[in-house]
Amino acid sequence: MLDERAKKILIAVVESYIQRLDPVGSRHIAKKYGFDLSSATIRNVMADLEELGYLFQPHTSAGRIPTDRGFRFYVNNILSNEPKINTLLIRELTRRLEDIRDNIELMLERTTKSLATLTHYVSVASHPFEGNTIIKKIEIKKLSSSQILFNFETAEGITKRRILDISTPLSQSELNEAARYINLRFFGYSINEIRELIFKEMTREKVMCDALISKSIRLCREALLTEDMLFIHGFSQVFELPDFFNISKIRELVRAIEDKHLILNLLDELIYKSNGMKVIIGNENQIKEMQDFSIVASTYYEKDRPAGAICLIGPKRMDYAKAISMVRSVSDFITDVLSGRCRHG
Amino acid sequence: MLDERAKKILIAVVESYIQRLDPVGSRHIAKKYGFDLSSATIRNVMADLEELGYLFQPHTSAGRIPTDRGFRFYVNNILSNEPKINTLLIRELTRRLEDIRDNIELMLERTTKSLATLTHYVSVASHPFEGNTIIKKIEIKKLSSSQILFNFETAEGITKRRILDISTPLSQSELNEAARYINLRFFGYSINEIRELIFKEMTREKVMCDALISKSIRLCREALLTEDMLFIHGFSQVFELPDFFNISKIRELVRAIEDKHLILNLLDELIYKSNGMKVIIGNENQIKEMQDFSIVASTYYEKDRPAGAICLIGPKRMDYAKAISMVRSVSDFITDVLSGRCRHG
DNA sequence: TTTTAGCACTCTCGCACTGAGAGTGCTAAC
DNA sequence: GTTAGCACTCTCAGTGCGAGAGTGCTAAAA
Repeated sequence: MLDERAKKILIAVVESYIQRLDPVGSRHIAKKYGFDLSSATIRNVMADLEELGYLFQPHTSAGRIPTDRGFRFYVNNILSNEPKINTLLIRELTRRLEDIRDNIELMLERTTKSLATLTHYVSVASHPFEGNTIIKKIEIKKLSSSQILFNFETAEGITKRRILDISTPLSQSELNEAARYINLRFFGYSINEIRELIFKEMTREKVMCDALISKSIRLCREALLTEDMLFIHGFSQVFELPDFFNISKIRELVRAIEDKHLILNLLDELIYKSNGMKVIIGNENQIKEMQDFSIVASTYYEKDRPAGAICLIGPKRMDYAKAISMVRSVSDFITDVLSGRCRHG
Repeated sequence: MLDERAKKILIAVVESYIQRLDPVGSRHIAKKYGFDLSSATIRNVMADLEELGYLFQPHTSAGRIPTDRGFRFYVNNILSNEPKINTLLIRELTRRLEDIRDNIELMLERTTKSLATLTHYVSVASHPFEGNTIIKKIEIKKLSSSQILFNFETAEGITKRRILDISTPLSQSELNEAARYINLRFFGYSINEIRELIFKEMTREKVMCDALISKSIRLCREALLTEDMLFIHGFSQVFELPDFFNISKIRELVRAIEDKHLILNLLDELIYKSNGMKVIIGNENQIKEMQDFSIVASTYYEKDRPAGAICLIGPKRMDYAKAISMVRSVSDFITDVLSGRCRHG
């Protein structure tokens, strides 16, 4: 589809754009990357790339900017290469985390903080909480038209309460129905198992025939999500990025992240859907508020069980190579620690 | 100092400015507030008020804007009046919190969220954690040049660990010294008591003669601070305020808040220094990043012991009357709940 | 056939200029 | 002490212009 030369030029354009954050012109590519071609030739190729939807011009006399498709091509190219493990970073992290190997909370707290500091992007990690707790009984009570109360009784006799805000009102009898279904379906499973069951159920019944069952499952999922631990760092740093001289984009990001459910959902899906690295570029994101951003995410594991996810959220024009290598390194590292393996940085 | 008329006009100007966020001119005051005076007279009074430092002009042909001093006058005026308890808010809160009276964490979480939603300012609450835990032994270990580990051993034999980031390196022997001093000084006290002792110690020895003792106390305080619970809401809403078309101010606020220690310190001081309401306007704030903002804060109590603080952070031009009434209502309410009193909204 | 040089064209961006509008300070009259 | 009137000042939005950057196209060169 694209010949070798076009590929090279496309990648050069994306790289250039990532570095300089200005529309990049043919002359610049010719000068900086050479390729033994004149700017005119490169101009022609770039025109072709524009026709194919990889680049676009903000206006006639400006250089070109990669489209989401252009970024996607670039990222796929990176991903297909051998991962460059960032040994320096790993060594630094090892040092920082050495003393708290048994404290996953602190580890994630510090890891996200470090990631944010090192990259200047927003760093988020989720860690499903108390996954092995076995649920004995669930009760649901209506508190008001917009709020319901979940009571989880665990095998050890401890009761956990969660309040959910709901948008469409449900009657107490509906809630009783839902509770009955949930108890029947999930009795005796651990929270982790329930999570997975819910996920399977939700993908299986894409056309949910029974509205109540569908609703029950969704409610339960929400309630379990709020049990997660969530670590967020680097908010203030995003402001420093030249991409966001314009405030409105940041505002949307802040709103999306402050509504923790959105992020939790996103990472949750990641944990059970994809394995390993995932990059979500701009419009590929379901969440409207985040379509001006890109996400580089990775699941980390405990033995073979997916245990949580860690990600970087930055501008579409983020330094993907660096972000991918970092997130990968960090999540591999956490996987190793959780699985009791050692690592020699 | 100010005659009755000048006071009235000053208050009118501040109120006007709070509502419209534009420099307010003499004509506007004359029209809207009357006072049976012409704009020329008001102009003269405003010129006087400017000389006295209550108002200032951004430029010759603009109206006037209150200075911090002007705001302070206005706020003192509000504070000295009978508090208007916001019964509607209280009733709403009572409803929302009815089912979780025994869960302070959830209560504060929801309270801050509600406050943020209702006011569009950033809402923060702190709640010192496990204040009655009695400390048996403290150990301090050096982890690296920038990090040390605190081990608190409680009377029940539980060990709590805290890692602190420090700026100036300390040797292990210095840390041992510090630990020895802390153990000697605070043995057998509860965390709350230690907090108070530390606070007294810090104010007493303003000229800290012994650098090591001073350092020890500060370290210990830091470590205890990180035990606090902190609730923050309403970040994204601040963006909506017309005050902040200019991004840089928000950036500073976000940075200040993301550095949780700053906020915790601020609220901590509040808990032990002032009792009841406190309003901090612009430059009155020690924290540089927050000098473009105002804070309306209140301590809440459990019986007679200060238990935590709750505050609203907004632009200097915030609606103080509303903010004060809300924060006061909310903190009174929480005090009542914590103290086991009932309230009939 | 592919690449290159040259050139006219287009569009943005920063800058200076301008007039309307708002608010002031001052003076003289009430 | 208060008010009306007026000249003055400053901001702000809109306009026009020239420099600069990058393009697309054409014709010549490889």
